[in-house]
Amino acid sequence: MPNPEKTEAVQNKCQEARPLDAFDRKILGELAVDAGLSYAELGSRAGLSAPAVHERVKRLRATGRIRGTVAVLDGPTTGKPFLAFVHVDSTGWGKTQELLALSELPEVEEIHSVAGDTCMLLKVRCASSRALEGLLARLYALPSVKATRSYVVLSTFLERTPQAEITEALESTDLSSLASR
Amino acid sequence: MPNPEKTEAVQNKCQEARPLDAFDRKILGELAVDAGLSYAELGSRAGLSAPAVHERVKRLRATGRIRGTVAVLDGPTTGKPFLAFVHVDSTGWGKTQELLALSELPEVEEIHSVAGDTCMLLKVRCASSRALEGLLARLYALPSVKATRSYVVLSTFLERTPQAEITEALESTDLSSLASR
DNA sequence: TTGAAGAAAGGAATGTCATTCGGAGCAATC
DNA sequence: GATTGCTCCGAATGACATTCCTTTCTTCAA
Repeated sequence: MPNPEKTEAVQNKCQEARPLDAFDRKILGELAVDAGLSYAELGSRAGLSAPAVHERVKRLRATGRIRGTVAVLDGPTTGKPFLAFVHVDSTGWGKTQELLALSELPEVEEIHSVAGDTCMLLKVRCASSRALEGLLARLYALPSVKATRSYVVLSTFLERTPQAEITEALESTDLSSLASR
Repeated sequence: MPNPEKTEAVQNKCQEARPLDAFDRKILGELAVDAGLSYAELGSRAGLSAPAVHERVKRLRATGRIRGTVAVLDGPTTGKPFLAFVHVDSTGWGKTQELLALSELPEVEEIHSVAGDTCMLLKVRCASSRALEGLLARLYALPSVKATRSYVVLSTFLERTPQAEITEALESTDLSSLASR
C-alpha cells in the first residue's frame, strides 16, 4: 500500500502544484501591482533576502503562476478610446474556431465562451465607433454568427489584471441570513 | 490672427498630446507583450539605440501612455479558477458610488458603466462558485441594486491587456457592401 | 535518539543592464 | 544666417539581477 504522504509529495513534484505559501502570495500581490520593483525592495516587503525572492519568482514563472510581465497601455491616449463588450450568439458548437481568428486583431482583447443566454463574449477596444462597426461587420460575416449585443463602455472605474489576494469571507457568506430579503 | 500651426504646437506642448510616431508605437507594442525586454533588445527591434528607447519609454510613462508595468498572474493556478461577468441593473443615477466600493475586493477586476440594457458591468474572478455567490450577495445587499445577470466563463480563449497596434481597415469598412446581406 | 539528505535562505561576488552625461545632427524660428 | 530646442548616439558610471557557496532547518531512515 502506497504511503499517502509520499504519493502526495510525488504528485506535488510532478504537477508542480505546491500550494503557494504566504511569501509567494505576498510576492505575487506586489508584482501584480508593480512588476518594476527590485528584488531587494520586494524582499524587504516580504521579509526575505533578494536571492530568496529571486528563487521564488523564478519558480512562480516556471510553474505558470506568473504568465508574463507586460506594460499596461492606456487605451484613450494610445488611440483606442472606445471600449465595448460584445455578446455573440452563434449557431452550433465547434464553430468557435471562426471566432478565434479574431485574435489576430489587436482590437480584440478577450474572447470567452460563457454560460448564460449568450455563447461568446468579446472585449473589444478600438479607435472609434466606426471601427467598432467595422468589427461587428466582420463578426456578422461569419456564417455561424446569429446575433450580437454590444455594450459600449461609458466610463471605466476599475480595470486591472488578476490579483493575488483572496477574500476568504466571500466563501463563508451565510446566505441563510439573506433569506428574509 | 493666431498662427494655426503655432497654436497647435502650443496645444501639443500643454496637453502633451504628441501623436505617437512609428517608433513609439513599435516600442509600446513590444512592451505590451513583454515588459521584460532590455532597452538594448528593444532598441534593436525598433531601430534605435538603448538611450533613445529609454528616453521614449520615460516619456511614454510620464504622459500616461504606459500606465504601469505588472506581472500577469494566472487565475486558476493562483487560486481563482472562476471567472464571471456580472451585469448589474441599479435604480437611479449617481448610485454608482456604492458599487465602486467593491474595488476593495481583489476578486473584482473591472467595473464599467455601459450603454445598453444594463447599467454596470463587472468582471469578477474568484476562488469558487461559492465565492461568486457571496459576491452576488454583497451586490444585492446594496439598496440601489435591482437585478443582476451573471455570465460564467466556461473557457477563455484570449485575454490580454490593451495592444498598441491599430487595424486601420476596421475604420474603412465599406458597410454599403454588406447591405445585400 | 541519531545520522543523512533535501530544500531553502542569506551573504558575497560577478556580470549585465539601466541610467546618465556630453557631444553631434537636424529642424524650426527670428 | 545665427540660434534655440529637440532627439539621437557613444561612452562611462552606477545599480541591480544573477550566481555561487555556506549555513540552517526540516524530513526521513536507521
